[in-house]
Amino acid sequence: MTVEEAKPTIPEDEERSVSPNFITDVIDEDLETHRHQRVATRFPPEPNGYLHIGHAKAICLNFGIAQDYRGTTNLRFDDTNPTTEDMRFVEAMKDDIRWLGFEWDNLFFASDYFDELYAMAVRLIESGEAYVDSLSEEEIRSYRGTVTEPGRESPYRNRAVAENLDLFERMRAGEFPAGAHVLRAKIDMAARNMIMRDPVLYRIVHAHHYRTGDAWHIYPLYDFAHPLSDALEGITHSLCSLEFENNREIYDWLVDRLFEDPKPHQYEFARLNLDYTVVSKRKLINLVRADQVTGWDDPRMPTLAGLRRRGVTPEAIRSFANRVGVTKANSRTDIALLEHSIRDDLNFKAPRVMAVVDPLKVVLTNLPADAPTEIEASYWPPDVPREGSRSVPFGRGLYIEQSDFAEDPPKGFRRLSPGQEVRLRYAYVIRCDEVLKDASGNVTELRCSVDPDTLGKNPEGRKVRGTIHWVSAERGVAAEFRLYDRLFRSPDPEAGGEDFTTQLNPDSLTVKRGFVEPSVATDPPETRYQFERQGYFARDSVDSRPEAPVFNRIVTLRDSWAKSSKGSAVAHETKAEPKTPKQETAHETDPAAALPPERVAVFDRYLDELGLSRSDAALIAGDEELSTFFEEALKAHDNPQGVANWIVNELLRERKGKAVSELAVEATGLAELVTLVDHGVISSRSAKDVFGVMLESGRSPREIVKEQGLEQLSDAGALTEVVESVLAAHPDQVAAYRGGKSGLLGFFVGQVMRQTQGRANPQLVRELVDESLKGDG
RNA sequence: UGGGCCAUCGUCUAAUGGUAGGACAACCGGUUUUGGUCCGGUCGGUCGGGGUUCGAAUCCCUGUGGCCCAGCCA
Repeated sequence: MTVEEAKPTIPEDEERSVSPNFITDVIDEDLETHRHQRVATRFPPEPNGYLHIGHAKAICLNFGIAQDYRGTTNLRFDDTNPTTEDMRFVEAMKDDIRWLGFEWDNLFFASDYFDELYAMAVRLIESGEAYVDSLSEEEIRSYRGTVTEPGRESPYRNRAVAENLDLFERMRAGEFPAGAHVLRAKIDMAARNMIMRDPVLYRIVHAHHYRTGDAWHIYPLYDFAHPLSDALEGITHSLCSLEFENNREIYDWLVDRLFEDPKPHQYEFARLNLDYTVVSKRKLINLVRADQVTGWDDPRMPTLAGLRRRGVTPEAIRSFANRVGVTKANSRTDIALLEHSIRDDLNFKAPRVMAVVDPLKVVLTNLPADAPTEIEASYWPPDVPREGSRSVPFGRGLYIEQSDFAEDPPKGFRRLSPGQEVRLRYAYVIRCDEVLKDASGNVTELRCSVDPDTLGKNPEGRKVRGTIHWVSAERGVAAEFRLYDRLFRSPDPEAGGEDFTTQLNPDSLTVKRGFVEPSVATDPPETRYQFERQGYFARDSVDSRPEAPVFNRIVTLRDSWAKSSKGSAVAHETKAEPKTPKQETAHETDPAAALPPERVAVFDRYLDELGLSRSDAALIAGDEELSTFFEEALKAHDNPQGVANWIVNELLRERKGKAVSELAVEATGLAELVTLVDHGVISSRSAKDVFGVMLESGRSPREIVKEQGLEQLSDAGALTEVVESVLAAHPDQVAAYRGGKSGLLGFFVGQVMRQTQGRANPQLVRELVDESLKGDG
């Protein structure tokens, strides 16, 4: 039997488990260009807490991508800080990841690499790119400067290599107290990116490490250990959250110095934020420590352990993770999306059974002697294609939900009220004849009569408005129901600074005692149900007892009645505040205002003599390089604004962070290109393509045009043919256009441009399309 | 304040210079022995100002707003 070799394939969209996003786009390109031959990701948690729903997004992304591309994913515990980390979190995290449905290809710890990491640090010292600094922590801080001022170099920065080597080795051996020395990269104390101001690579920590014991007295920092661990493992795409964007520079700096191609690259995406909750390990730790919740697995917690105990399925979480998408924009996801994912999954998984959470006694006064004492009821509604049923005990005494009776029903109430009829699910239609009350006027019992002819069929001549659920009073099983609501009452609990606990929702847990039908009494923990008309519930894995079952409400059912009647226990009181009106202050700042004095004359000349627009004149005049290029080009083609347009709009884009001289395009080349456009030799569309080729090859535009046959097509006869064929190929769009969807004009022009490889004269095409569409309408 | 990143329906997200689309939410209706599900429909958006282009959400300039960076945390 041959094992199929795992080879990277770019998956079709419909076979992806991770919907396409900017990262998979990068991967596709890396595979296509053979920058990488395979895909390797990793999930690198620090074992200092529990995994939460935010991690789930990262897990689904990393593992999902590996799955989709037949790649690999490593689980790597980032155990570089022995003072905050704990082995018990390692096991919990492994459990949670497996529960979520993923299995790693390799299990690693950053500490596995301590020897190699140390060796690499030594190499850096030897090459003069790292040094031992003996400044104190405070001194290092003050030497670093601020975001606006450059830092100062440490007096220890130019220690001899041999001395650095010696000191570093003795740091490792434990000869120095914590804080006496650190190892730093020698980069640039004036770097605008603060992280590059000689970042600390190693610090002395005299702590027992749960894996390496007392072998080490120095530990690498994240910025050092993480990129190098990635490289060591052959990771291709290292995905992390946005706050590490600034760290990418040190990531590349290290990998470039210590590794050969193919090197790993870091890509950052926005972490998940969820309405009405906190997704930050530190804040979750606070809740646990302050006993605001019962533990990491409190069903109200957004931890995977909490979600799991609550009864949420891993499939629902994966589906949710996929729905939220992967982008670089900070966002806050509506909790309704999570709830939808949960319901969507459970609708097909959770058998329907009956439970009464808030019981109200009902006595059926005229139950016929031949009425069934057991009713066979399907676990599934007709629209769920699954089989199975159970027997539900039925009799004279029942419990119904208090909220299903109203002595004085509001408009639109489709439940029980005095004199009114309602159907008992799977059983008879009943009428409320009498309402019994206690001394203080509370309803204690209902006396109802059944219509004996309504078992399994509808009454004749009248419509019964509603159906309610029930449990046998004699044979129902007493149970506890834990109804959860959002943990915080504010959509963004972290917004108000540190005291996010003041935003805790006091009603996040409501405990109710009621009854369930006996069929569920002995089910195992974590069994999920839909308690009809109420929501999805799961048997609690910790507190439930066979004789005293406990059920956690996973999520309510959608309830359009509660919404319209505002009868909901869950008050959606904090609807998004009205948006602060956008400032429409568009104060015109003069583009010439910031010009250095010595450039003002140039600006004036561009403005007055060459007739450039103010902003273009200022832009080019203010940049000597651009200015030189501009004037050079002008010598070859005397169309100042035309050349300026190309410089400002196209050249500037390509220059980004580079010097103009690094670009393959020369001033004369650009001038020639503009000439071609001005003389109508090529379309402006083709000109951009030509410009692209120039950028890559530095060749003359005329040559490129000739070689690729890009001369503009301006022959109306020939173009009309193309136009007609395009219109004929898109009858629906033609109809829509005639129906008033004028935006389609661009679509037609675009199609013609495509068919002519961009050579058609677009103005002419536009006219022809317009004419043609008008003509035979 | 220097640097980095970001900005599309209420929310999340597509559109890679050529029809602004989907999902969630909301609203209306149909089906229904769950006020569930399902089905149909409605509502609703390119942050402001300039520019380039036949054509701009997309490219350029500028303004505004948000997030990240001054740990020997990650």
